[in-house]
Amino acid sequence: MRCPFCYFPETKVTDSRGADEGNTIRRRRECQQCNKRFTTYEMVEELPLMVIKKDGRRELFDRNKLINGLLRACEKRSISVGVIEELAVNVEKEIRNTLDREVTTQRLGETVMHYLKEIDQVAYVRFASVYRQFADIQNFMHELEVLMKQVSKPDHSK
Amino acid sequence: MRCPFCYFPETKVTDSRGADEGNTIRRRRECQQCNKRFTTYEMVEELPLMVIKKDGRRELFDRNKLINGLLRACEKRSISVGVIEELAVNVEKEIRNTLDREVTTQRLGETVMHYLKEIDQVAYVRFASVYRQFADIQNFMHELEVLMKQVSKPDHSK
DNA sequence: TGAGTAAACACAATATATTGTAATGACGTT
DNA sequence: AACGTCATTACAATATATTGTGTTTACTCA
Repeated sequence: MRCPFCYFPETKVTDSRGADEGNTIRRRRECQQCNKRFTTYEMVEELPLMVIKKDGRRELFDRNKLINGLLRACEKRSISVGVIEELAVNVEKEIRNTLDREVTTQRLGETVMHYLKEIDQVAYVRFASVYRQFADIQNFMHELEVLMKQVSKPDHSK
Repeated sequence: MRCPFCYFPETKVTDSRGADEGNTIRRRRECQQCNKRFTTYEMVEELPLMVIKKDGRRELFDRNKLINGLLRACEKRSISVGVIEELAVNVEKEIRNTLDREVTTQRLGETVMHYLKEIDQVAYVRFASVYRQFADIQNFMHELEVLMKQVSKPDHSK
């Protein structure tokens, strides 16, 4: 590993610890030439994930964007940011586990809804109304009725 | 290092090579439980880089945002995602190499344009029209004329 | 301001990664 | 179709990283 200060190619590890619940390794290294120290992280390679929009345009999947969309859907719903972040992480994991490198906004939205339904029904309908773009009021009412039948389900917000 | 597939905490290195001119180390690892293999990269910790917008607001530099902007500029131009990512990586490297922890959107945009000009002229003009926000048609035409003089240059799109 | 968390530092015993060499497969280019 | 490049795989000898324990400092939050 090359020294980021003097660009000498050899550096030695002085310390090495798991981080981020074991998902990464943090190392301290020392340059053999200038003796300066620096920190490195080893982490799993992330393949770029493209999102295909309805009009065919592609863009890079962006976790923050997803979280922001969820925050909007969950506004005033007393769902903690932590729960929302966890939801986003779960969705991203599920999508990435398919090994496809592309996903349509539709499938992305449906995956989100699948999880969101279990957490907060109002947020679910808000999100659905944006992602599904209900063709008409009938569809929307139908969705609402399906929801009403689940009133007994517990609230998972932390 | 935890397995990204089964989340078992112990994995072993099966191979380890320098990459990116020695700036990173690429390792192949194998899970002790499910025996699946995956790739990891060890790289120097990145200091947060602030982008200063025209109105003075600061925000964290976001690589995905840059790539998405480039994807938009390169729409329908038959430039592969790989080339765009490489461009973004080069821009980020150049900016980070200055050792400043802040960069104006202007300088960021100009760095992008510098590279983009070499790759695709149409994309360059699209990007320029957004980033430079040409004050008037005269400026835009001037930029176009400069471009026209380079018609002889080869097309670098892969 | 005091508690809690995380990064940095040191040291020593043990386990594991690194490196060269070489062959194969995938991909993009000519 | 042939070529170059690069990721992947394998194997073996050697060098180096890892892990526990413990201390110090810095920063955030109550």
